[in-house]
Amino acid sequence: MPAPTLRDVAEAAGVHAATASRALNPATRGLVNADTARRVMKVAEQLGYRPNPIARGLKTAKSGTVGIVLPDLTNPLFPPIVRGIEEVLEPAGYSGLIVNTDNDPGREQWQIEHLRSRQVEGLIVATARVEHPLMEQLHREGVVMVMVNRRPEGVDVPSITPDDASGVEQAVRHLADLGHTRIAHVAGPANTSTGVTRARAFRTVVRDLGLAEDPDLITTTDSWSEEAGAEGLRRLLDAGTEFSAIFAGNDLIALGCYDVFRERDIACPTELSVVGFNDMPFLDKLRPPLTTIAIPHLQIGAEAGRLLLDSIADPSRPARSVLLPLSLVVRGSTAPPAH
Amino acid sequence: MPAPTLRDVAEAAGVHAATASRALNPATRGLVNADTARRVMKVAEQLGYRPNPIARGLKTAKSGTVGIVLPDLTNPLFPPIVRGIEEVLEPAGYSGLIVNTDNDPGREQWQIEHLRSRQVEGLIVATARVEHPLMEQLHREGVVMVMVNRRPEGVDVPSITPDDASGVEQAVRHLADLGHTRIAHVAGPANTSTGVTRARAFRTVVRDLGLAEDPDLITTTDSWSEEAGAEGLRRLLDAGTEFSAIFAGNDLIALGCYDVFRERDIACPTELSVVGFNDMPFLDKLRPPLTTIAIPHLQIGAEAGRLLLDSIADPSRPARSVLLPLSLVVRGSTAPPAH
DNA sequence: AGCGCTACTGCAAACGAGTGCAATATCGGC
DNA sequence: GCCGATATTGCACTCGTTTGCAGTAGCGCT
Repeated sequence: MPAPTLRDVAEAAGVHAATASRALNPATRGLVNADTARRVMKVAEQLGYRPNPIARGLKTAKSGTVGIVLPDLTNPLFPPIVRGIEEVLEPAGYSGLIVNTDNDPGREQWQIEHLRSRQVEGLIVATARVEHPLMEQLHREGVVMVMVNRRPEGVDVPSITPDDASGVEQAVRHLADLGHTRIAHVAGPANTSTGVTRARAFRTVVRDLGLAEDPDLITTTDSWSEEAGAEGLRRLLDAGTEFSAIFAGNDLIALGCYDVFRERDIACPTELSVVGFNDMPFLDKLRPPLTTIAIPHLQIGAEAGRLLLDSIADPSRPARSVLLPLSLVVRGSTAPPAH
Repeated sequence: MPAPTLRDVAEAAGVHAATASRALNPATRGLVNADTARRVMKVAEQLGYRPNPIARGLKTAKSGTVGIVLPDLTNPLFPPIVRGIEEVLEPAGYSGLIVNTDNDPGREQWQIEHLRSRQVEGLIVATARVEHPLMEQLHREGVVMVMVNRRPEGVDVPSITPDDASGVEQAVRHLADLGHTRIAHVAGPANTSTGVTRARAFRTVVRDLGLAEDPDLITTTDSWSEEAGAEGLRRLLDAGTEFSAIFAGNDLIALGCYDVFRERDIACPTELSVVGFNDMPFLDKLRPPLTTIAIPHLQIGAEAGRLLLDSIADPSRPARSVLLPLSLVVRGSTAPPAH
């Protein structure tokens, strides 16, 4: 038997569909007689009536879905964020549609168009590229959205970002406290906002702490990957610059450094200390366990969800931006310098 | 300006909405004059017309969405499967709605109900519990679905499962080839289908290879987690049974063993070898890198997507089940026994 | 010229729910 | 016992698209 419709309920309760509709909707329930409302609700319950969100969406122009735009779900960074998002979306009756862009602008545009044609009511965008003409355009077109992990410059869009600067400071200060003075930085890609933010923060912290400001101590990768990280460290090593510690742009890059350690028989942390960024899962299982900066993924997601819900409820609300604190997790990959 | 509707296109092209509809739908395009069709399509293009899937879904009773039911997206096992699924769903115009059950039957039921009320056309279910009264019921109600990672017993539902038995065989044989004769098994929960399948397979392989068949060599955990794995190994160790190698129910459990190694100062692989199952990401970064059984996650997902699409197209099609081959990945956690 | 046929196109009714407006009942007050 | 106000409820239309049916035009044929 097909799912019962509003009419079925109405008929079974001996009322008109319109009345049933009003009785079932808490917002309009006051318009119908309390007894009738109760009766309708009971019948609906008995029949197992579930309003058809498609039909409802057609009339109300609300789909009850939001789009979640990620570079790649496979990156362990994102699943916890997604769960955080859904934790707040679900009680509000919203569902998230997840799409992966693979950091390809064409694919991103296509996916977002696809989401829009699916009538999503809002977008949570977690892609990290710095240029965002598409975002600006969407914003102008009145698409409500919130950005995660990136503070939009110029555009008046709510965002929720980890406080990268403070994270970088904690990492570098930890190294400095251990006695390191020449600290290298294997930075993430220059076309990602986190990449440049962290590199910039690194430079200012190094200056503030009075450490070595050698530009040769910084190298930039072209992707957030292990291979790229390994190459970065190799470049640094091959250039002959001296340093006793590495601040990696993220954990993946730090893992790339681990590969080079093995490759060149470098002892970590005795010869070279390294600290990562993100606190991916299972970092504590490495040898040595990686010291890193922990990001409150779940809260990021939850906060993003809340911001989006707010924006949907009142699109004209001024953009609020949240900066989430990070924390240093000291494990085994950092130690005082050798000599 | 609001998104252009079919009527807008029709009007601009000087035809009736019905004609425009037919012209835009490849399946019915043959019914309209080729010139008219071309004209309509051009106008649609110019106006940037996007059919509203909500309205379409209302009429056709097809939502273009399928539900993906997972225990927990955060488990690194699942994202690649999801990507595999979407790889085949996307070109077919379908989107996936992902929900997490956290292995809680109540939550699972609630989530599935939610998905159904959202009019999903099918379900891909990747939860691993053995009892499945809910699945049976859904199947009876005509919900089309495919199961991943679990072969439904009794129920006539398509499924796609990794060939656990062959994986277990490869793992144990590898250990036996190295010279181990007393191999322990830290098995996954008895209420999960993979847990019991692998334990059963372990027992038969042990017998087939003529290894020690001591029931004390097998312990069962109550969840697929590191803590549970650690507890399992501790139980084994504390019981005083002798063994030189461990076959872990999955990688997480193997990681739990690593924790115990550190805790009790056991050298791996010299004192104790261990092999995992699943080939989670970053296992090669561990010390020692974990020997494990690799699962073709992406293919699993893709195959599941295909099966579901097939079932949607023809619900009466007999259930097909696919068994995907696994492969052994030898890394550093296995070696010949000490003495 | 008239017939039937095909090829096209328009009409209108759905799909399931929401909602402004009108209609009906109910009640209090005099 | 009548008037107006108020509380309920029903009617009918709408959202954007699809689709069975009917209508129209044009064509070939005799």
